[in-house]
Amino acid sequence: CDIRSLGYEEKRKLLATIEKAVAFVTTMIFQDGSSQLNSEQVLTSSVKGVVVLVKNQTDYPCLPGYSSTDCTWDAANEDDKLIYLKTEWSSLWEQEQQAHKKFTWQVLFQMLRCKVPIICFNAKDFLRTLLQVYGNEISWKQVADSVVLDPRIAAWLINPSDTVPSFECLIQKYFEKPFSVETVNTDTGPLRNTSYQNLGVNLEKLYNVMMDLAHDLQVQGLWKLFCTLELPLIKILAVMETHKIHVNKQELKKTSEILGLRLKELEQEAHQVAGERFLLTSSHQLREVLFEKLKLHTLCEKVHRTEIQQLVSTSEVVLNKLQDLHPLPKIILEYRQVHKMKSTYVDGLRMCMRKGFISSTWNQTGTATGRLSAKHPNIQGISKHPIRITKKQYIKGKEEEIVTISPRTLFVSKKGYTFLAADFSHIELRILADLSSEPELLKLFQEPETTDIFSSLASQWKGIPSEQVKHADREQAKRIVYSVVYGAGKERLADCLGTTPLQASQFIESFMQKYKKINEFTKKTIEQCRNKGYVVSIMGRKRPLANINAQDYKLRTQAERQAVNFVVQGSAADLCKMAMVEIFTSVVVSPNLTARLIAQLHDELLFEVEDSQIQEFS
DNA sequence: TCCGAGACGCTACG
DNA sequence: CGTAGCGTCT
Repeated sequence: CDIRSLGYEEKRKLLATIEKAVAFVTTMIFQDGSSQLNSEQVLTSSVKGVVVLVKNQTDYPCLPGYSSTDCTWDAANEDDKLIYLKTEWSSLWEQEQQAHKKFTWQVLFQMLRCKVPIICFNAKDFLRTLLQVYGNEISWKQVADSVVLDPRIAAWLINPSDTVPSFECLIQKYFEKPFSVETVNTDTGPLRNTSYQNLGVNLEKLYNVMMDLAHDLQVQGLWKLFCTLELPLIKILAVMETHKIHVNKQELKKTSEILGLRLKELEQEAHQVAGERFLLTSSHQLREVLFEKLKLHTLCEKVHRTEIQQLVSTSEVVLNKLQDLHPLPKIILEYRQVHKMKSTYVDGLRMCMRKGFISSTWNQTGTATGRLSAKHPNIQGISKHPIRITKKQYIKGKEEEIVTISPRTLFVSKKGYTFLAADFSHIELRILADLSSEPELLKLFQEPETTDIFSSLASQWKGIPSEQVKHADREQAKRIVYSVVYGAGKERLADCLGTTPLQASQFIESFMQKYKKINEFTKKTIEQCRNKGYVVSIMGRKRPLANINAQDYKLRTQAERQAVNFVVQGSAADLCKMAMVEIFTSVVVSPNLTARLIAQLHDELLFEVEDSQIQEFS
């Protein structure tokens, strides 16, 4: 039914039906007639309304031998209601439309409140839109109360490596096995004018896919992870996406100009010392200058090569080695640093801004390890380290001044609010210690005098007193540890450390000698993966690795590194998400706390907290 | 001759 | 290891 045609009594009945519903299956309808169930929705078209399939408790008893999912399937079209809720109005002057608008959000609000599962493909977008459309009528805490199910996330949990690009693909993958549906979508072109009838069929499919996936999740032991971690996260991300972070626009413009000037200077210097003009941003042209004209690589042993074409690399590690041979590498290194700063963190950020604010888009199913990812802007990738620029000023008195540019300070909290960050301390290393039960590593974490884990580790490993540990030792220990976590080989570690592969392999050797259990853990993990075909994290998250038994050495060893990395990184992701859900929930249930979660940087949560609540919140 | 898509390289983050 | 994003070059 279309709620616009309902009378008072019918509206009352509809609300009563919603009260009794066992599930809602829903999708947004866009201005161009497409829905969330159409392939690859381009979010350019604005939202027109919402279609909801209301699943009711059926009177038909389940036939013996039938599973409950089959039963609801059978009863499908009998009692269920399909309702259309228009959320956008062409003109608001009519009294009647106001009434409809009010009733629409009454229906939606009741759906959210009654704790009956709302099934939606891309549920996060649905919730975010509700928050945006009814921002004045409902608070984010109310949305946080709802229960949403998203089959895309279920599919991702079952296999996080293959991304499900659209609803159609999901149907093809998971639905067309038990019963092939007669209403196969044979439309060749993009059939935009989807009738409600067609939508009803698709929502029915959506419901059945979700039931199917729920069953699979239970069989695979992923149900708890799905319900307690991933589903609550949908709401959290939806709320996060509706929060706007203020960016200092004037500062952004100013720094863009400063960086632009510095790039011009560096470009001139580079052309000067190279003896020719070339495009500094082109690694291809740089390669010609450095290695074909100046032949710098011949003066240097074992230079890194590019992955695909096996050409001499112009990457940071190589340029660092060439520094003493010619002035050009150093100039390029600074140019790259400044260029990255300008293009990504200054100009890139400006592109993401809307009226002085940004809000990232969060992807819950974008990684194979269970981590989140963010885009437009990628707030997880904003540089930590400031860079210093000597700005040449031709004003009276001083001729130049040094300005420091740190991208993170470009984000500013609202007036009367403060950014508050809470982060895990070395979570991946702790997980490695726990999973390997390595006694020496565990001891390090338990000792109260350990203030700096990598210094202590360097001291313990090399057997030198902690006061004598130099900064270089600490850095080395840190890099070796994470190389083990990431499963890097000696060449990779050598690049990372700036040493020879021989020395790197000796480091790995002596590290493995001291912490034997870590090596055992790695071997055990790979072995387990070979037997089962997948690896498992602390919370039971899975990653199938088809190549673990491959003939090809490169593919197999890659899968082995992925296996070890998944267990550590995936487990860390589990714990970080748990923290996220717990802290968010405690803010929601608190009657007075207003702290907003702004971003998750993997092991760090960033909040915006009212100044007066900082104590209580922390 | 212009333009978009895809391959590739490099570098931030964790 | 695995994300995003900027940039050439074909």
